[in-house]
Formats: sequence, C-alpha cells, structure tokens
Amino acid sequence: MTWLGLQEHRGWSIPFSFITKNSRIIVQTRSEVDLLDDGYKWRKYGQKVVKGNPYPRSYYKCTYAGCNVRKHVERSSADPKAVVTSYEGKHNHDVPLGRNTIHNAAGNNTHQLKPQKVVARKPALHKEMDFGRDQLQVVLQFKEEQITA
DNA sequence: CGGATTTGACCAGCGC
DNA sequence: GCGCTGGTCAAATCCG
Repeated sequence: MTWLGLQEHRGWSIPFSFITKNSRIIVQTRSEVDLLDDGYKWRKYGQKVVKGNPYPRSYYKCTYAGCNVRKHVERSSADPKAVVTSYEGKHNHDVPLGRNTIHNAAGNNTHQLKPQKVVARKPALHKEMDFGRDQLQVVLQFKEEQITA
C-alpha cells in the first residue's frame, strides 16, 4: 500500500530481546496509518470490528517461514490517531532488511532519522488489565506529532 | 506470475 | 439453549 508517513515511523527500538514465546508487547503509537513498518513483512489475515471501538482491528502475521509472530493493530476509540500495535511471539529469523536497515539492539538509540521519544512503561497505568504473570507487558509510547502533512 | 490484500463465512468460547 | 464476540481461515481479486 502507500506508506504515507512511514519514514517517521522508522527507527523503532522494540526490545525484542526481552520477548520470549509467551511475551506480548503493546506499542502505542500516534500515527495516521495502521501499517507501521517495523522492518518485518506482515501479511494481513483478518480484520474484525470489536465492540467498543468504532474502528476495525487488523490481524497480521509474519510472512517469514517458521516465524509465527502475530501482530494486532487496533485504533483507539477516543483518539483516531492513536494506534495500538500488539506483538505476540518472537521472530526466529533476522529482519529481512530492505526497509529500515536499523536493527538496533534492546537499547533505544534512535538518533539516525528523527529524535523519537520512546518511553517504556510498566504495566502500572493499566490497572484494569489483568495480565498473567507469565506475560510480560511492555508498553512503548511513541511521541509523534508531525506526521504527513 | 507471484505475492499480497480483501471480504465473508465458519468456528469456538463465554455469558445470560 | 441461544446469542454475541472474537479469532482464524479461505477463496477471489488486484497490483507490481
């Protein structure tokens, strides 16, 4: 599709190093596009409209052979600009570069394109969310303001 | 031609 | 038992 302002989205520093088989990462991003290219190739396999959200939720899967990583993209009912991307599983392959050659480690040193502020938070603000102790919840908040004019 | 995306239908689980 | 929601798969279609 069309990558409206994807260049702004590059440089994701998702600490996949912490991810295990039973880990889940929820990335909260502010962008106009749902397709946040994190370096991997995703194949959309479904879309459903969940109750409570006027926006449809998209389901993606890593197209790599053997890589069964799933990704859920959901918009915020309140903020159409708020996109919640949930990653499930870990990639057992290297990122098929060609998109963003930036594959920084767990550290978030994204001072290449634009100074994005990545704030990792603990599951403290989500008192409602009752996660199992087996799942590691990491919420990254990307502060992006000027996206595609 | 290959790959990817789309929409609909089907199925399972849970609640009432 | 029925209804509803959520989730996944599949076939068809379109684009590059």
